[in-house]
Amino acid sequence: MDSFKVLDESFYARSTCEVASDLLGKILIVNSTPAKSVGSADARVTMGRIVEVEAYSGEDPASHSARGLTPRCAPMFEAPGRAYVYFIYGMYQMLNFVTEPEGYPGAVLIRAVEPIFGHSLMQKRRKGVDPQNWTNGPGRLAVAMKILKSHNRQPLWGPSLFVVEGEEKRGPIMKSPRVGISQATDQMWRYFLKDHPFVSKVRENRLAHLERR
DNA sequence: TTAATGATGGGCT
DNA sequence: GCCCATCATTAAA
Repeated sequence: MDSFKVLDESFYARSTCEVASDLLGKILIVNSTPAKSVGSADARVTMGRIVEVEAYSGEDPASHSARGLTPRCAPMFEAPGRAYVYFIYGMYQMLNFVTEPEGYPGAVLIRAVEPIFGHSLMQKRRKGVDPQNWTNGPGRLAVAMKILKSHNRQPLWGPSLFVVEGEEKRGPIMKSPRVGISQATDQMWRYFLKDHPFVSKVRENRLAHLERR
């Protein structure tokens, strides 16, 4: 059986678009177990397979880093392999992974995952919502997996957040313009697994296969 | 089916 | 004061 290898800093210290497409198929693990309950039966862990992401970096006008280093986007300039979590629209947390060598800003927005563990916890957090819609959007997955402001700057090799290699099989990768932005809409920096049921529903006109290296 | 809108608050010019 | 890397709900067709 494959060891579920935890991705280390070197995985993230590359160009943002490369990291973004390579993240598809990887497993995100969120450990929300209260310190008191560690080692007990009251563990609160959710896992999701990453199926949709977007790349933001450097001077890209759609990126928070476009106007330089500010208090909010500072993590984008810091060491790769940490979470960049920010609050938007008055109610949602967005989960990003910091990319690029330290000093150059970059991050990958996690837009959708497929639930693979912790379904009962997700059901509780997404009460009344159809399972198909638990995690098929950045705000939705943040609720289902309980992403909090406190996750900002947390490393992606634990103890709260982990990203590990998934199984070998991974369908074709598609790319399209990014969602919900008004600048640089011609850039195809949204990546997702073709025909995956948990990819967020968006109206697509421009869409293409990713040419893989 | 698709389109429009309100919720709700922090960041930044 | 305006702008959001959104989503659930309501209205329209």
